[in-house]
Amino acid sequence: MNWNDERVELLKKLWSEGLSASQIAASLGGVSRNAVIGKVHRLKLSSRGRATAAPARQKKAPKAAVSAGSVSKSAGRMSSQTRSMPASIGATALQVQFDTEAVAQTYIRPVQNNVVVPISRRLRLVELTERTCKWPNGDPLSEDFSFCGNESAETGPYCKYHAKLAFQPAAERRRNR
DNA sequence: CCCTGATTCGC
DNA sequence: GCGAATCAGG
Repeated sequence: MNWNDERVELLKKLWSEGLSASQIAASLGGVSRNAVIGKVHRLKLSSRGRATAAPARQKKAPKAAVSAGSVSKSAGRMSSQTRSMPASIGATALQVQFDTEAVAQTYIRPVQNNVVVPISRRLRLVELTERTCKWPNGDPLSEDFSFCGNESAETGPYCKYHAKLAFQPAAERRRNR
């Protein structure tokens, strides 16, 4: 993916609107959040408001080049992250409305069948990750549409609560119907 | 652990 | 110029 004017423009727009690098990366598609951040820096349009304070970045430990040595991986805390964003979302023709105000809001639904419905994070499609609940709220065609976005688990695409709704036992489903 | 942005540096 | 790896902080 290369940075044509269109993509750069969108990048600038989203960045100025306060979206996070990962969100922008997801929106653009085909790039990592690092790529976005790197681009942002090169464009010299860094700080916007205050995301993460920029105290005073200091040098980092030089990375020892491994050529013929027998340096082994440290047994330390280098966490292994198998990160991977959606990578391919059909956002090409999708005109997403960026209502920054409404994005991070949460709301509470009273009850449903005597059970409290968890607070939804109301995430947009591009904000879903491998471990956010993908239970849809509302009409996908509506501006109001959102995803639950809570936990998720390695056991499935939904949070604990929605998993129960989704994978309801046949017997119980029949009864509730 | 999840996430954020910031920086470095090999390509 | 690009962006993965890394760092630092919440």
